[in-house]
Amino acid sequence: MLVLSHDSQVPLYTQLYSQIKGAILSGRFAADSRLPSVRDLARQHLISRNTVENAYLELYAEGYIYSKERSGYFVSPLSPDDVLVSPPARGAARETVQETQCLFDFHPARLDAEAFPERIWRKCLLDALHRGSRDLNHYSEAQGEGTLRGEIRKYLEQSRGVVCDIDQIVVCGGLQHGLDIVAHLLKDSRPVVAVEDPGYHLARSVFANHSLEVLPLPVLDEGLDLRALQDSRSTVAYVTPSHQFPMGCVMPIANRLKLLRWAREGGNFIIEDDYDSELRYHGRPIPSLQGLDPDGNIVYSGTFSKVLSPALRVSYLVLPHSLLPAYRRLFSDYAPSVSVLEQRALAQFMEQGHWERHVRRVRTLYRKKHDALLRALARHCGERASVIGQGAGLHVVVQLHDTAVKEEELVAAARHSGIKLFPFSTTCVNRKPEEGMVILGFGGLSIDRIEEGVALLFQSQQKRISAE
Amino acid sequence: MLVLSHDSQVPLYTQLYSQIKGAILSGRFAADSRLPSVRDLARQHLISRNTVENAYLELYAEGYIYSKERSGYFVSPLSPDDVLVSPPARGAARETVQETQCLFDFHPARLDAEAFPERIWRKCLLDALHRGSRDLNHYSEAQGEGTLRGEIRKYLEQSRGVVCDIDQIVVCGGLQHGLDIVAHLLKDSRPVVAVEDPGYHLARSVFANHSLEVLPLPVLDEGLDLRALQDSRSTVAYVTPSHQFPMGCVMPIANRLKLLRWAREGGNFIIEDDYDSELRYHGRPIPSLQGLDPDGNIVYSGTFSKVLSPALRVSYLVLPHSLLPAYRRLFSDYAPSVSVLEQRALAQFMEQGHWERHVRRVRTLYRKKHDALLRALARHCGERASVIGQGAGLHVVVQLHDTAVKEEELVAAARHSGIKLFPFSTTCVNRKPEEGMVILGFGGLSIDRIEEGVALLFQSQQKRISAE
DNA sequence: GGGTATTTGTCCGTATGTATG
DNA sequence: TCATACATACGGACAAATACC
Repeated sequence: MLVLSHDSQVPLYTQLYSQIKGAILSGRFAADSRLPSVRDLARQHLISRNTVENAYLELYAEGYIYSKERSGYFVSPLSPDDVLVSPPARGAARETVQETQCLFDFHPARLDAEAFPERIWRKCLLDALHRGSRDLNHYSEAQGEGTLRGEIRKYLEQSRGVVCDIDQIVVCGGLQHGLDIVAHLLKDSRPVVAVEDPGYHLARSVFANHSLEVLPLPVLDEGLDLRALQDSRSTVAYVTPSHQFPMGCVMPIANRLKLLRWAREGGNFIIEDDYDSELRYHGRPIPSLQGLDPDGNIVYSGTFSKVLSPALRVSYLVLPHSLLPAYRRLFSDYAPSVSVLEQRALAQFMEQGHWERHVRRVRTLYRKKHDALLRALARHCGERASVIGQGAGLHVVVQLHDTAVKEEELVAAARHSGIKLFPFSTTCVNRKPEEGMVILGFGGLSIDRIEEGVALLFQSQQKRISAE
Repeated sequence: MLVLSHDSQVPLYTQLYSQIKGAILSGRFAADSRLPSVRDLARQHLISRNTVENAYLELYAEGYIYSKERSGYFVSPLSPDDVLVSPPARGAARETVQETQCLFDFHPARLDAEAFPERIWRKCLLDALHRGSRDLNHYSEAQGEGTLRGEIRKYLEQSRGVVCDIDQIVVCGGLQHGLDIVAHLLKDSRPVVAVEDPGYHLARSVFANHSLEVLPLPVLDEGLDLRALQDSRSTVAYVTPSHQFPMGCVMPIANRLKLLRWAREGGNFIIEDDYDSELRYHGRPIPSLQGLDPDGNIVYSGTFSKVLSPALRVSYLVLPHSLLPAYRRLFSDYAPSVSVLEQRALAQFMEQGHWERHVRRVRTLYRKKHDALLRALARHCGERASVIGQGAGLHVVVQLHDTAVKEEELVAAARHSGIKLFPFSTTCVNRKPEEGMVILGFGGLSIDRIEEGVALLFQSQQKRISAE
């Protein structure tokens, strides 16, 4: 019945335990039936009684058996229907993922591999670890470390014209996490969320995941179509006014004021996603919408992902005062979701001026790439396409004049030559995807690779076209 | 009676030895009276039997005690004249640190300030930073770094009996974030979520925040009342089977199987919150519910917050296969919310065996505190209260026999003496809060502080009572 | 039916190996 | 290397329950 191996690594009493457990679960030991007495089992297997007893005690602790003093151990009644048939032993993990290697990745969210300020970050991390390791034992401030929020507030005020105090700032683990929170705050009013079309697909997902009604509205040359917004039933507008994704336009001040008025008069909310405002390559950065109406119903969202590293998972919200009560009610006893260590490192990084310096450095770096991309585009398809949305961010949109090109084929062909394209249609909902729209992200490629990649892309496309 | 200091330089067995010797010499232990058995003393102080035995052997060697084989140790009869009157000099004087702000925080979520393995963690962090800084530029795997998930899988399989592959594991930023995800996955079915009452209030908040219908069900001696569950309309059950919060009971196997059956037959879901399974102070850790039915509808949730540091914000879910499609649909293009750097550091921490070692170390540490708390309780209110849910975790529940005590007053009075109590009623919903229930968390206090705090707490309470 | 021998859970002390620092 | 502590194994002593005469 029971088989014990004395040579096994697993202790005798554990072997006994698991075999008896198995017998009980599989029903071979009926409910309330007596188990062999401690002595019997010990004799039978030529082991100590205490060894058996240890096994029994373990089973007892987990409720498999019960004991009647001086009478015996008995199987706990497990209703037979409860008992599972097969206690399966699944094998080890499936080995996964062989990514086809792609040489030119034009995904708009790729960043420069060298740009991360490794040395300085290490120093900040170590300082944070050293200074604060005594403090790592309690759960910290729910909205994020005070020092970090202070630094964020200073930065936002100076560089983005955002007006707020630190109580309005919530540190969170990425844009999507921030939008999750916002969706929660707003959902009670059963909002209708107007989103840009084309627009940031991941933001749409968040709202949709929260079962909010999402209403895609067209994007004009000047950003979200405000006429359409006013005519709609929307109560919330998610916008990227400083640098529309993906089209790259800036919402002019007239539209901004109109948008603010829409919010104010209708009691509506604006979610301002300022995802890459640091990256403007000429002129001053566009001041934020929030700064125009600091007391309005505006949720401002920013991130460290683009400039510092997406691997850090730190972003932040600035909530309007009107949402603070709801925030406190819902989230006051949520723990923060960003590592305190990294929050402190980041606070120090900013406090010591590394952030400002790094922003400048990165801006120069990407401007060069941006320029290289434009040069390459001019050279390799200057006639056949026009560029939309240059001058900021980490990508541009290329509008091919030959509108007969199917996106799927384009992407597939590019893939074939080792080029990864992010399909424009991903950003669209209702708007029927214009044929010949191509998003080219340049953050992750070196200047040389940008040149090569563009050449390859339009060379192959040329071939494809001329083959027809 | 006997007091052991675990922080002391002097070995445990030596402390035992000298205290027993003192008791014998001073006549507090009568001649020929039996000493506590090796097992009893070991259990009582939660130390190994061998440690006690070493002390006894020393006493035996010096003739203070004799042993009757298989019967016990007994005090040697010493002629009274031989006994010295003055006990020997006490060791180094206790430093009487007069802390101005003497706050005793008995919150159950506090952890030891010194427990964080700073040096090793720094090394892992730096390695991760160094090796991976080239990789920090793109957004990483949505469910978490593969290496980390691999290590988690291995650990769960070995230590918790959880059966899964790494595709089922989702790394997230804390229990609440994990439950957020689960709530999303389940919400389409408009679930009714049964929760334990009393139970973990923060979990309830998450479900409520997602507008799920929350149904508090009573907790019996063996955990969630399954009869009530079956009679309810619930379609999801959130449970803490390995160590119910806050009552500390373990769900016996019969109930586990019944619960599994409830899920299987009704197509219902179980959320198994295994928040502190690492911290069991005697016997083996209770195997997980998930391992009993790996193909069932069980979401398993675990965390690194308790054992490593809550400041890290890393936890994980194991999703059942049935939820994977929904997860992919909703979250496949969410970025992960935990810093890639820390994920990698953690993966290395586990890979190199630091995690296992650290778990052991921490378990010992908290066991000592747990033991100290029980001793202090026995000394200061042994008659007036009984302890519930000891033997695991970071808190116990004290049931005061004087049930006329109002919780508010108790908490206020404690607060007045510099003691922070976490109100039991916080964990309750419908269940009318039993008067006289007190949750005492011992994680964040040193052994000395535990002793002082308990003394202070019950001293002040005594005064309060006698004043009436 | 009442005494008795046996069985049984439960307690006891003990020996050895091993992990840790 | 060595001290310390724990895990895993061991067999004996005892009293209550049980079976048997």
